[in-house]
Amino acid sequence: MSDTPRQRGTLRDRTRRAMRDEVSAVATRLFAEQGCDNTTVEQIAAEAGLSRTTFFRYFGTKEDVVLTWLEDLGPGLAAAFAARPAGEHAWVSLRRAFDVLLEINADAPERALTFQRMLKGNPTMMARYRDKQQKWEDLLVAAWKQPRGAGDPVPRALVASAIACLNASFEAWEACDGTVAREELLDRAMNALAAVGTATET
Amino acid sequence: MSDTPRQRGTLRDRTRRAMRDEVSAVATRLFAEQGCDNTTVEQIAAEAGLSRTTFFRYFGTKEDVVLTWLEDLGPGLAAAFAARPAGEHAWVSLRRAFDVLLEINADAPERALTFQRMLKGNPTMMARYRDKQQKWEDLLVAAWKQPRGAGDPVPRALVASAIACLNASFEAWEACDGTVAREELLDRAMNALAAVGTATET
DNA sequence: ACCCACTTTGGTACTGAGTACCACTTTGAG
DNA sequence: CTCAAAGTGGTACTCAGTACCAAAGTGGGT
Repeated sequence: MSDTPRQRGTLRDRTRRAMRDEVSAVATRLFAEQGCDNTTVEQIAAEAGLSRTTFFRYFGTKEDVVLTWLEDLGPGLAAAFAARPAGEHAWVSLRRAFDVLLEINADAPERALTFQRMLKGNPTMMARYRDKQQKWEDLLVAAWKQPRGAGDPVPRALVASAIACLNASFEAWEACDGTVAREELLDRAMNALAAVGTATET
Repeated sequence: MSDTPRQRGTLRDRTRRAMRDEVSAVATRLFAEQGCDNTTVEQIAAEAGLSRTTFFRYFGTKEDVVLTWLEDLGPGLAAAFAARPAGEHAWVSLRRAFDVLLEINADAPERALTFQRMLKGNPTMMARYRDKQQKWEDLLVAAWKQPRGAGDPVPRALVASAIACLNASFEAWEACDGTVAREELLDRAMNALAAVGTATET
């Protein structure tokens, strides 16, 4: 009658998570201090008190150390999307699902800005970031209400476009140094797409 | 009175281009035969008759050897977009600009399918592919008709969404083994976005 | 024909990410 | 306490990408 699942998974899971968080914190600091390119895995490992080998057991790549949390957001995002009412248009459902993301760091815009700038400043990091979003995309497409055939481009088109709007809004947010709310910018972006039909059909 | 520009740039440019094409052909063959991961730059260079060093002078990365032509498409794409009538809605302009891309390999669908599958089969390749499309995105945003401020997410949202639709249509096209025309699939994807407004406003 | 500056090329050596494999230690269950 | 499983660290390796240098080729001017 082991009550291991009493407190968020087994003890190993919890220590593992704690380890990850700590290494992430160390890496974030180092990246900020001296740039991502100038920071080696060796250095992160040394500073965090583990071996290079073990580092790669926790994180698949060097960049993952500050991006894994994004990947972890995927399931929650897909769940939020799936939980929207069946009759609602997918575009609206996607917009509402993104509320989950907008809550993150809502109270610490400075951190979000720093993160955003780190992404833009490093091509490799940016590429990994897009990898994570690709996984979001796959999850969201899989969570599509009435599944259509694989030959139908529409679900993927809508999901990927929504994510594109999300990124555009983030970029605009960073460009104006966070002076305009992210919700506002995302609404503007996604509404601009929604307005296409009404504009071209007249 | 050197008539160097008589025939598409200087002689050096032409030889350089010829070199690139040949190395690309060799690499494409090797990638197809034994997979991208199992092919080293050393091997490509040896097979193509140049040194590893010189290879990296022609192509920034190993993957570039089969992706550079995509990057080269960027300016033409942006030009096609900029050439659309000023009054036309950007969404339509983007759709029409993409005709430039759909013409490519239109007569050799088999090659396009092979290329598509190679992309999907290799994460690194896929990442580089997205890099190229990011450059398309930047060029298209820069070619935007009446430039808006950097804090406006709309241009980037529309451009990135259009590219997302393009990719979705390519994926669907690959999923159905090219049995449905790419134009058809792209129209379906982009019209689905355009239909959002009319659907949600009722 | 020769010379000269410029470009291209190949070779060597290096850094650093990521992988494979090994022996050693720790952990938890019975 | 025992044992098997999981976690850890060390070593060695491959390979992409970069830096640098010396040799060869190229084209124009005299």
